[in-house]
Amino acid sequence: MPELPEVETVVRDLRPMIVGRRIVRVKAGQKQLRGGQSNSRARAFHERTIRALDRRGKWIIVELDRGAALIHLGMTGQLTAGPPDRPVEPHTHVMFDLHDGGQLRFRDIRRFGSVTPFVEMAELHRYLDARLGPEPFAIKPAEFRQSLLATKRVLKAALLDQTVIAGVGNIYADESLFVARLSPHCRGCDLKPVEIERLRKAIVTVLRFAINRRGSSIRNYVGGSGLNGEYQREFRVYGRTGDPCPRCRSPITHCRLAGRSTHYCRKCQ
DNA sequence: CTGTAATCCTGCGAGC
DNA sequence: TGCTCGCAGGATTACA
Repeated sequence: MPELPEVETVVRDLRPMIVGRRIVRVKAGQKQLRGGQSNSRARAFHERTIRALDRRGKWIIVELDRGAALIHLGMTGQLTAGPPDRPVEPHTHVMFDLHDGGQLRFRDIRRFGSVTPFVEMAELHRYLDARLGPEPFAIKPAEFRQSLLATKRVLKAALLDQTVIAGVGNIYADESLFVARLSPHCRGCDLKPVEIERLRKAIVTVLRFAINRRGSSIRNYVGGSGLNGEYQREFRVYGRTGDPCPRCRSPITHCRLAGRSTHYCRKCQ
């Protein structure tokens, strides 16, 4: 579900609601999340104060006065804060009571997400750095160019690889390729430098616009305050199979690429 | 190195 | 109406 714009929205929403608060109680369910059972990890957060909230790729870093919680929303994860008396929806796995009366909740229908405690921030950053390449807003044009020219993989596969560029998922890969007028089937090593730079800029443009729309709510996604995203209204190709291409009016094609459903215009990409 | 498929889960819509 | 099937925003692993 959540890609970079959705995770960024969650973090921005939650920051004023939870940073500076002390966790006074943790309630966790019995269900297994990715990487272990939630209740066995809950005690690591008891009586810790939330110092900062950050995003890296699609990961959420809840920095504590000692250590941190690393959260991934998987496909259906929701991290929300609000009053403790709001109804507890099914598949709510962890609830953090905060000292000011607020409550942070982690809910995840499919349980592909994770909540992992780290005692040392250095260890957490080692863990992330092993899995993630540069952030889309920070990657240098030369770095992105070298990375793509070095691979024979198709663009769709390269963009989904988090070590190439962090935070792009299936939706924003398709949308960025459309804006860059590049075929998802094209191999990285076959691109011209100007095309790679066009792609980098397209990714930045698409992600920024999506963040401004609070991400895309197509199934379960909600922001940290429970508010939906609106970018799904702006999709140019994703989920628009058969619709006229916004640029040339020929129908949008659908295929399976890199194991994922892929949408693009045959004529102008 | 690349591509493909399976795995972890639940819910929903399509089609019969 | 009720059933089965395939598919869904992700990450990791195994294998050809």
